[in-house]
Amino acid sequence: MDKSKRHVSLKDLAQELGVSISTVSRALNSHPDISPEVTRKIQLLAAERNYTPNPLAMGLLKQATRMIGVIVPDLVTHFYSSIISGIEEVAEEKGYYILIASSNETLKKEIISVQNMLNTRVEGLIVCLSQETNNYEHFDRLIKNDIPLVFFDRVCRINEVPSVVVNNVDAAKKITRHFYKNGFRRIGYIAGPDHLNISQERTEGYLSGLHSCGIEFNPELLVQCNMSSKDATRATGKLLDLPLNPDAIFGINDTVAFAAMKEIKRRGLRIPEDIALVGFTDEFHATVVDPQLTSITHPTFEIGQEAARLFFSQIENPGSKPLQVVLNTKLIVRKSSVR
Amino acid sequence: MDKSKRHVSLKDLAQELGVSISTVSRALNSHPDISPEVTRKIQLLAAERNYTPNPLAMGLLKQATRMIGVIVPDLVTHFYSSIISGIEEVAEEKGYYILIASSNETLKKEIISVQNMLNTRVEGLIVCLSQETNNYEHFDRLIKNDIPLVFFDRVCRINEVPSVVVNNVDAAKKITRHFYKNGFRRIGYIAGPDHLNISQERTEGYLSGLHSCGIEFNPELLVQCNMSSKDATRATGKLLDLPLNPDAIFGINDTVAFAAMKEIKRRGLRIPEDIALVGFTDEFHATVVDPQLTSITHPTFEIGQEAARLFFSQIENPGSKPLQVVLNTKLIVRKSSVR
DNA sequence: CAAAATAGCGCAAAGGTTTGCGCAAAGGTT
DNA sequence: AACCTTTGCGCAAACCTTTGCGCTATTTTG
Repeated sequence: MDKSKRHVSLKDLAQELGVSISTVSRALNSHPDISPEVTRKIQLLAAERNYTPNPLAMGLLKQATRMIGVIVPDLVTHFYSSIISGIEEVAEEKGYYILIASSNETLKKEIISVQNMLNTRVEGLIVCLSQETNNYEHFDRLIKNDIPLVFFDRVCRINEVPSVVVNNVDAAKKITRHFYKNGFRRIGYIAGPDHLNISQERTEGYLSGLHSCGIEFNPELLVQCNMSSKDATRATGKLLDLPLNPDAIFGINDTVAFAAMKEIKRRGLRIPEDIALVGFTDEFHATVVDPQLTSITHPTFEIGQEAARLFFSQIENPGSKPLQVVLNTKLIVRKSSVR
Repeated sequence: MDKSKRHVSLKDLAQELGVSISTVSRALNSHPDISPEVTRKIQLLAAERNYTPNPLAMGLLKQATRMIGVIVPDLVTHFYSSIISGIEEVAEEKGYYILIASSNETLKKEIISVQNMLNTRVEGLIVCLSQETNNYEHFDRLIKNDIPLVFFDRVCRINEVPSVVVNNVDAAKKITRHFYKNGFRRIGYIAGPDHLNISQERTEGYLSGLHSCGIEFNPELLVQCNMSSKDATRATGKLLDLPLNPDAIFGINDTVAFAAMKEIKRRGLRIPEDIALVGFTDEFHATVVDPQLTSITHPTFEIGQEAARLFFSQIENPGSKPLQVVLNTKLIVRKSSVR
């Protein structure tokens, strides 16, 4: 079949009926200028021929592609795919499509993706920063040009860009206090890189939690990692190798928590008998591991929904003040942290 | 900033330099008709102004959007998101973008998504059928119009549409024989709906495996479910409720295997001591559960890559015979099935 | 009954790009 | 000197849609 004839155009309909293109266009939009009989005839034929407007032509005309670019650190963890689901749900309601790219946790690919997305003429971007991202210039061009932008989870430029985050400080504090209440005193924490807001905030919550329990902060018990599985394993090892090793560990996110769990088990230690463990994860994973993991659950689907809503509020009221939506997390206590 | 001026066009460059649009276009494509000085001047300005061709205009002209529609049953399982990653990798190399939609395992949404994608003028579709899909008419229009189409995992119309699958029969047979070799005799199987190729093939492998071990098939030990977590839990219960309940269970996929694991544990039975369990999963999940799950691992990333390659081979040689790529799976023995 | 209003439709531009063709000026050939 | 070939660039069409404006009949108005 002829490639150019896969889709019928207004022109095709117009020729078949011997009217002009504009008449067909108006008829399909029920414009009052067109007589009822002509309108009916045209609409009938359009339905029969399965006509749908060409979005490329519309995009050119309206300068609007109805596409949102979404950039996530990776596609394969439940955390991000669930958030994407949330974004998609809201986008679909509005008749928008989403274009997805993965930065693979690298700054380089993030920059390229931003550029690619702009070249594709997305109307705006919803982004979670890569773990490497400590420089935000590639977003400044968007900000300057008023191209809608929303950050979620790992954010920056929060005075200029709407964002959705969770109450990290409070959550980390809750974890620390939970450990304390269950009798744990040497509480280790596996943090992420300093330039990420989530890492900073959770560290802050950890320290504040210790303080409120009257525990003095021991720097040996705070180790950093780049949040990869491998480096998290190393960091866990570092904690376990301490002469006075922790009796509880709290990992900054899913990947870290699972890596820690594996490493603890590998060394023949039992959870929670020898070491308690708490993660910062979303619902699904925590219940599938053994022992089930006490964790701060992220409302991932909702994060996606909120991000999309912030996006559309920018489209609808350009120039409004950047909002920051803070969602609540919950500490769900399971076996891994209770003796 | 003026919305229409977010991107510079050939026209803008042409006006600024006092030449025609066609000259600018040719210069940027290094057409020999344009003198070296003019070409240089134009290319310099284009670079400075950050010019990139408008894909909408190109799409209109070339009738090619460089977009692939991908429809998966869901977005949030590792299986599909990992496959999508594979598709994306290959697509990116070719300068294509992917548009993702989820059928949420329903036929209705699958039909809508196909229609939406076509309306968006994707160049073709890569699809995994929903678990409900037992009617394939919505794909016939694509086939008739030679719109590139590829199925993966759950496939249909295999004589007309290229597809990538795994060696399901063989894999299921291996599982059955593995159970036998480890001393299990009452081998249960939780199957999926009959209309899905993967379910049929794995059932065939199961039966063939039993036969080759000299075990007589006991229909009570084969239960069906719709592959949802909930229904898989029910199906597991049905097996466990049998007067002579199985000493080993094999679940048709990730979701089913994990649901079975949870239900077995919930009833206070031990894996593998009381019941052995084997799943059909991809790598990641199997190692995170406890006990680690013996399973057939899917080369998910590779499935995505192959699907994308089949897609592009259709774009490049339209009308060629539909190929079926069969990828190999491996039985990875872990604790859940060895006493 | 002439003038004005209205109904019903088409022309053309706009949005951005590529490309066949035309056209002018410059150079080259007899 | 008269012609032909190049060189170097512009015009306009095509892809598809919407929409302001203009046009022609018909109908209404005074």
